Formats: sequence, structure tokens, C-alpha cells
Amino acid sequence: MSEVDSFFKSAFSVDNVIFGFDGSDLKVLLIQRGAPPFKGKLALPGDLVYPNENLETAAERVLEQLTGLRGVYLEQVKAFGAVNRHPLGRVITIAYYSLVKTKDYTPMPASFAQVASWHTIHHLEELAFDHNQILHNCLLQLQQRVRMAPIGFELLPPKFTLTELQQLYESILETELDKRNFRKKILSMNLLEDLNEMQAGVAHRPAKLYQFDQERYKQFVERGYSFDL
Amino acid sequence: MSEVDSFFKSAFSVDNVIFGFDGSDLKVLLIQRGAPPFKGKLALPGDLVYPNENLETAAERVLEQLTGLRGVYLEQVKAFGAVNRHPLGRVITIAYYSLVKTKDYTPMPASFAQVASWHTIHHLEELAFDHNQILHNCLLQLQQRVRMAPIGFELLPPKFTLTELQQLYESILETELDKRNFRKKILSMNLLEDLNEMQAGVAHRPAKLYQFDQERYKQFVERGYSFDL
DNA sequence: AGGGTTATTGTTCATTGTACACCAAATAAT
DNA sequence: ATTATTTGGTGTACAATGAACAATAACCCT
Repeated sequence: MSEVDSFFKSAFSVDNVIFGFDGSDLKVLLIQRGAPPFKGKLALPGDLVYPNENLETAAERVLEQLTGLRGVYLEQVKAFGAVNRHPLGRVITIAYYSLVKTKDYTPMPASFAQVASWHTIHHLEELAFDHNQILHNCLLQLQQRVRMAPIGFELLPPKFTLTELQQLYESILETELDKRNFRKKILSMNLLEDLNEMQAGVAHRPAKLYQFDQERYKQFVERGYSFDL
Repeated sequence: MSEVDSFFKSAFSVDNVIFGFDGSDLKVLLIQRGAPPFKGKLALPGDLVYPNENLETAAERVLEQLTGLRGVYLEQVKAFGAVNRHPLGRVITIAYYSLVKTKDYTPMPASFAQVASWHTIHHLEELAFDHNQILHNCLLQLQQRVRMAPIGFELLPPKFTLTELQQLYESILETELDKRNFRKKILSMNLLEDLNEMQAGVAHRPAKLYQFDQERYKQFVERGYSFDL
């Protein structure tokens, strides 16, 4: 094989860190590999990129095949390309993360042969390939991003309570926040609309329900902000 | 050509946005392409990644071949992989940016056939491939990064004045800063050491020279900070 | 009716950000 | 030598933001 030919003995893939929030913890959607290498191990969902497919399209395809979801938040993080990261050849992978509302997620039975399931981010077992490293990098990026734009809302159902929102931020940022200060800050942004509805069926004082103001939300995503907590 | 084969009719490259600072403006090092496609156009320095070469190693190699510099600040930004971004085939590229002290830069005559030269970032002409887009993304990342860690120092000579430092931040962030507030903030970090030396040969009151405290610098790079200006 | 659980609300103090103007020290020009 | 020109260096008052902190309200369950 000539030098020039060997430039083309390579492929690229996408891997997608799909984050979800179950109301109290940040989760990631992992598949169990059904074939070697790393058969039986947990891994990030991913696939080779088709020859005529854009990278982002490939990431969207992986997401849709696994969850049936389209049009969700998706962001590239970076490329991982260590020479020996894939045992079968030179494969560099482009890492994406996406944010999904777990309630929208309908398991796709036949799409991937593999079983997909939610796992808590922290204290995670060893994953296939360099996927622990990829996951860690994506989490760092999410933590940074959530301070710059209100993307955390992508993980919540349309109606939510302030406590749910706070728990989301706490689980993303891995920190505890002061309840009163959090509320003061988030409400002062005029990003939330009070729905004048209450939780029902809870065995304690019911909380108000909010949704976010779509216009303000777009502004914040585009212009960014500094959300120090 | 079968579907499977066509997965391997692809290649990946690195492109390096090399930033420099001439004392008043942020610059980027561009080459003039000596061969098609885009012959004669300005482009980012880049190259295909060798089969047994890590991505970062490739970026370092491109930088060294062009400038003779090793061990300078280098950071991956993201991958660019639109299907038709390269007219000769499917080539995705991984973008890096690096920060160099222009005084250290010794032009490499024979290394690349192309001519390399510094260009001001703003009001840049049209570059080859999607390099305008890549450059723009790298600049955005630099702007974010410089607020989180003191990496701006990588662009300055070992001894510098506070005014030079301020002009660096102003040219990176494309904004004007208040002199007194800037000095108050930067000095309060205990990141700078007063060298008890003065500028010489300037036609005005000479400024004090500073260097940065290596220990503090490392701490800030690792732990990060919030540098709101 | 009372216990359990979570929701909601405001003030004080410390810290940080922001706006702003004058004198000092060097060279250059006359 | 005097003056002009240029950039360096410094402090204060006010506003805004961040941080710490605890008592009452509303629902369900028994």
C-alpha cells in the first residue's frame, strides 16, 4: 500500500452524547454493543458518516434512529482522533451532544440492534473505545454552555416548577445552589412566564408552574449571557 | 465503487489559525496557495493528517514547518466537514488555533512552498475553502477562552507594559476598555510581577515593564477564572 | 386535628463593577 | 531653554450584584 493510498484507509464517525433529565438527575443515553469490538460494553451511540452526509446530519441521524426525535438541540464538541482509539483502523470521531426531554423519548425497538438505556453521569463504568473521555469533554462543554445561554430548558418538559429548574442546574453543574438567590436571579431575567397553574397530586404544598418565554429565550440563546450562580 | 469502499474514499486534515500580536493589532498567519485548488488565494496553513499521526501532532507539525516554533499554545476548536467543502473529495478538517509571539517567529524559507504573512483579522479578504468560516469560529473561541484563562500572555513578549496588555485584550475582544479599571483588575489578580524596569527610547513618559508570575499563571490556566471586562 | 413535606418570600451586608479627570515624565520642536 | 506633544500613572464615589440567612404557607396523609 502506497503512502498516498494509506491516507484514504481511514474513516470518520460521529458519536452523540444524549443528555436527559429525569426530574432529579442528569442522565446520558448509552447503548450496549452487540458486536465486536467491545461487544457487550456500554458505548455512546454513533455511526460512520456516510460519504455524502454532512457531519451534523450524521449526528441527527444517529439521534433519530435511536430515539425517534428530530429537531432537538445538538452541538458539536470536538474531534477525537488518537491513532489507536479504534482497534480496527484509523477512525476519527466527531463528538456531539444533544439535549432531549426524556418524556418525548420513545424507545426505537428495531433501529439499532442494541439496547439503549439511561445512565447517571457520575460514577459511570468503563465505556467502549475512548468514550469515557468523550463523555467527560461533552459534560464540560455543557457545563460551560449552560452558563452562557439558557439551554437547560431543552431538558425540561414544557411546564415545570422552579424547584425542577434549580435541580436541573444543580445536577448539570454538580453544585448546590441557594434557593432564594436562584429564584431571584432566574426571575429577574424575565425569561419565565408564570402559567397561573399549580402542581396537582403532590403530598405537600403544590408549586407554581412556569414555561419559558420563547422570544426572550431566543434572544438569550443568540446574544448569550453570563449566568454566574 | 461499493458503498463500503466509499467510506474510505475520504481523508482528514488539520488547519491551524495562528494568531500573533504586533503590539497593536491581532494578526493571523496566512499562506498563499501555490497549487490548485484555489491557487493564489490566501488560506490557513494546514495539511493532511498522516496515517499514524495524532491530530494534535499534525497541527504541531504544520505550525513547526511554517514557523519553526515548538511547544506553543495550541487548542482544538472543532471539525468542519461539509460534504462539498473540498472540491477534490471528501475531506473533513480539524481546526486548531495557536498563539505565538511574533518576535519568536522566524520565517521558514523552504518548508512550505507558499509565502506566509501576517494579516489583520478584521476586514479580511475571501480565503480558500471554508477558511473564513473556520477563522471566524477560532476567533470566537479565542474570545471566550481569554475570559476564562490568562492565555493572552502567550501573545506578548516576556516583558511588556500594562498598556500593551490592555491593547491586546482590546484587539482580541474588539472593544475598548477603561484604563484605570483594567489596571485595577489585572493587578488585583497578583498575576503580574513588576520588574522595576522602564521602557527606553520612547518619546513620552516611559512605562513600567512587567512579566507574569509563572506559578500564578499555571494556577489560573488550570483552574480558570472569570475575567469580565 | 396534627404531622410531614415542599413552596414561597425579603433584608442586610460585602463585594464588585463603573464612570470619570488630572498630573507626571519622557522626547521633539522651536 | 522653553514649550509642545504624547503616553503613563493614579483614586474616589456611586451603583449593581452576589451571598448569607429563616419563618410562614399550602397541600396530603393518617
